[in-house]
Amino acid sequence: MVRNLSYLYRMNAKDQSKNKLPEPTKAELEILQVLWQHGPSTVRFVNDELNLQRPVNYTSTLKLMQIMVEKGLLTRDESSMKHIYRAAEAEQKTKDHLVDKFVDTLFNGSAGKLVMQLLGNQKTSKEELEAIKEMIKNMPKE
Amino acid sequence: MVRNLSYLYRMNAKDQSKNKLPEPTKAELEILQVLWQHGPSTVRFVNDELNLQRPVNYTSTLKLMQIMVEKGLLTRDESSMKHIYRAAEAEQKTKDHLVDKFVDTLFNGSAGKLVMQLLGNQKTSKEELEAIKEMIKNMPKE
DNA sequence: GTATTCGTACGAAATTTTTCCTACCTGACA
DNA sequence: TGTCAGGTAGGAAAAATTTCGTACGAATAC
Repeated sequence: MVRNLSYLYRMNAKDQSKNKLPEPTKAELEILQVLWQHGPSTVRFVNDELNLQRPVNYTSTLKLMQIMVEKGLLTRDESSMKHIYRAAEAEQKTKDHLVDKFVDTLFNGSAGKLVMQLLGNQKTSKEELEAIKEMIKNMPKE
Repeated sequence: MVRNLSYLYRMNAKDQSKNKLPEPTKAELEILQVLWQHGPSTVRFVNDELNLQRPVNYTSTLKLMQIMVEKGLLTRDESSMKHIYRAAEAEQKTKDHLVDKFVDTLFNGSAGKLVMQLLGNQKTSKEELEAIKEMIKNMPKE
């Protein structure tokens, strides 16, 4: 069970009523991506990564990551002066949820339609297509 | 070329600089879904549909749809008193873009990874899985 | 005709998300 | 010691998104 409820301060009304982790916002997702890709990191590192894509002030990133801790999206190790942040929930779990919602929203819950779209999408490279086909072929029969 | 630039009023700074249609927000996406599914509709109809999912005030939906017109996401037929709204861009094009961004954000641009996730996702039913496999099997060789 | 219903317009408030300013603490080092 | 680089904390502002109140016009029912 959840013991420390302080994160409720940072959750919106909808999420509070569900008593579960809120969905990450757009900016929060960017941060999660960095943490997923590189593992537990300092604010400095995350901020540097973000700045490869767009200018962000260091304290903005810091603040956001602090908020994410309050919300329960991240945890942090404060034992050293440079706090180390890590994603609280498994990457897989979070992505499951996000993919699920995405499929619901855009494809009425049909994963097949999404795959169809991916297969037809210009941006999906030949190599990707091959990999996908290979993947399916190798799927367990059941 | 775009002639009427009034929609710029409603675009955020980032989109303005790109001079292209902004991405729909969450609430806007809900509206687009209704229009995609049911074709051109009145505000009343869209609002009723939305209320099947959650309570929304009529004028909220109206306002949002008006804003979407300003942004260029919707067009409307004002010839009758009840205005008829329709999605401005093809469903396909919008979804392409959204799927693309989604894959980028969550899967580093790898459509294959997304498919993999879909295949492993509890929420994807056996029927869906079969349909997906079938789809791939029938893909043109080249 | 007049009241009621149903529509649009639009400003403003409320909420959520994002950014940044200022303060202050700590360790390194000249 | 003093200063400077680099860290955290937190309030507040700014920006973006969402919701709603009020006004008012047009159709419809009685």
